[in-house]
Amino acid sequence: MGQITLKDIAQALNLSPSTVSRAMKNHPAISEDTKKLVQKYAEQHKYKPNTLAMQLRTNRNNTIGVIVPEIVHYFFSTVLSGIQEEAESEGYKLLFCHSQEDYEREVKSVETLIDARVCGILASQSKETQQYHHFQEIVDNNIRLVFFDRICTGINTDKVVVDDYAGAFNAVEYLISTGCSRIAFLGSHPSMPIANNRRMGYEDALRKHKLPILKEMNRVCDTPELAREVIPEMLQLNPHPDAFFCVNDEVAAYCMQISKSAGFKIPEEISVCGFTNSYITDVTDPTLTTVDQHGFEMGKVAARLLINRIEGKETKPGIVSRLIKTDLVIKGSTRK
Amino acid sequence: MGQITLKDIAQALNLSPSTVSRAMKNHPAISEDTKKLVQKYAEQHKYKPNTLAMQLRTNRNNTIGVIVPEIVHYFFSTVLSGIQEEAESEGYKLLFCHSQEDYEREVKSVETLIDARVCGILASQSKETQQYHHFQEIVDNNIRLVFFDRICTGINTDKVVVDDYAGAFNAVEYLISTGCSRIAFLGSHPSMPIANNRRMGYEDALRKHKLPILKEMNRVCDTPELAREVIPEMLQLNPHPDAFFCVNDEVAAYCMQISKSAGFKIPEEISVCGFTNSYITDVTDPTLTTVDQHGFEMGKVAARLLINRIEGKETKPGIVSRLIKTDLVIKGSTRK
DNA sequence: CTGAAAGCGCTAACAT
DNA sequence: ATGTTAGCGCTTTCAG
Repeated sequence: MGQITLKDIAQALNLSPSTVSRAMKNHPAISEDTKKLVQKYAEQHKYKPNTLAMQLRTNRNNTIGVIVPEIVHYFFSTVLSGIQEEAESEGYKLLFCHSQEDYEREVKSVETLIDARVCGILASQSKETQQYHHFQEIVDNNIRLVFFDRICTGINTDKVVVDDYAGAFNAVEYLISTGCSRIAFLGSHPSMPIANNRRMGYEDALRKHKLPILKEMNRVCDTPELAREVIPEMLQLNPHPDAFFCVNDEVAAYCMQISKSAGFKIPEEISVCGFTNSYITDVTDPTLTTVDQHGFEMGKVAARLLINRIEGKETKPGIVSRLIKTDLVIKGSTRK
Repeated sequence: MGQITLKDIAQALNLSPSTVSRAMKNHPAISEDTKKLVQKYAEQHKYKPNTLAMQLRTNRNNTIGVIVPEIVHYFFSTVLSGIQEEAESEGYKLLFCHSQEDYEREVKSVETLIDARVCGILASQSKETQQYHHFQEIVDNNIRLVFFDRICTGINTDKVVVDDYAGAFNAVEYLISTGCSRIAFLGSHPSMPIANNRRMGYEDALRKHKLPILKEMNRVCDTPELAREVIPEMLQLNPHPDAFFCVNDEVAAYCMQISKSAGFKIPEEISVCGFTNSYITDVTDPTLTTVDQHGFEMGKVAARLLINRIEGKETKPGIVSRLIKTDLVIKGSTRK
């Protein structure tokens, strides 16, 4: 009923467990006859080595923990997909944790993963997180840690981030090249590095082209709820923005919707640019110009970096920081 | 460096490992003094019980495996979110596998999970899967199995499905009530039960209202690629469809886009209805009427059912089949 | 070529 | 109230 063990095989075949163990792994010192005998018996009785026992011996479970802030989200699900593919191809299992943008849950996830004695952890922090004592705990427990996207600046560890600065810079410069000059920035809370880097890219592009950096053109607006509140206000400005550079595709989509129903033509009067290149960019009307973040690649790169660290292949001391290049994808929401 | 063990504590305190073990769990037969001594020492030295050892003893690892066909997908990521929440609240960890709609990967995922000796498995099969010998393997290994959404009809086990029939029936009846009479059905491959159930709901609604069931109004069309091929053909029909009932929101969104650019007014000339209620339904123009599948709830229900089975709380013999009710969500793409 | 014994970290039955 | 022993399933010296 329960699984058959090495001992069972040994008993049945009048051999010692050690011989059976060796026979199963084709140890050279075992006679062909014995090997065949053992392997045939194992096959017939569907013997499966007990992973748990192995894990206890080696104190390794070939498992990577991953903490995602919000899985119902194009970007993060893409990253997870990349992580999974890379992990699987290297023989690692994935323990999935979901902070749901909640600090307490994030802390609990970390505890769970440390407790499970995973070989390494891939994490992106929640929007709420302000302390990082729990992440430090990971490091203190000698567990490899790689942050992706939403990195925690307080912890000195490997990370993989999108080149937010360049992504924003290039997008804004493109908007300028099409004749936009009053470009609004809809960002995220400045406590997140990604928000700051994008703002800097945005501002530097304006500076380079001698456009003014106006305070009223820069707002925190990273959810549909905020969009409904903030965007109508900005459309009231005189002169109104002639372009919106948005922190994500969803906000950009709402931005188009709100602007259209306020009577503005897109892209003729107002250009809108998103960030991520999720599937919504193809179903809005017009389709949405956006910055591709290559989430899948980020996942693969992060997983690979972590695995290399675990296996001692990434020998570089100090911390490694990988940058994922972005690509501006021009669709229909920006003027030509 | 490595973790401290019970034995280490015992040695340091001149006690036996068993006493330390008991002291840690407040066994009544241990003196208060010893308990305090041990617990203080453990605290100071950051003792963490070795889960792996426990798992070997009990042959249980409190882990549930989940196999998702495609995580970059609103519905499935929602389900995963529900599964995760329920599992976490019951103290189970989640081993995440991703078949990516690929049969081979699905088989491998099953092997990985059996190998990891999970307590139970939640699975939704890939579109490609035609054989189910691997799922049978799960059952043969005495591992609890619950299918969700894309169930495998060949395996006799618990399942949680969306009420596709009623969802389709109600949606189509609504379309009829608004005056549509030439309603097209864009479905999935008939090998999937969910596709058949919806088609039956669709057809029964037509029958009830004495509308003809036309072969040319029923096509397989469940991806953007197919949409671009199939929908223009259907718009050529004379008379053209005055409504499309689509298998998912994405196809519905493309359907709107294609119909609009062919010159049709939505919803005045053509009504469009999707299925899922994903976030794209709020950013299309017009917004998309759809059938809410309640993925989060499905995830919670499936996980709960599995956990009850694992813990012997679901005593009902035979198989349990839970139905998730749908809700028609009327937005802007259907006439009033 | 094969076997005996020890040990990974923990617990529980059985002493004392 | 505490200690001894055995064992979960496997591997790996060390000894034949």
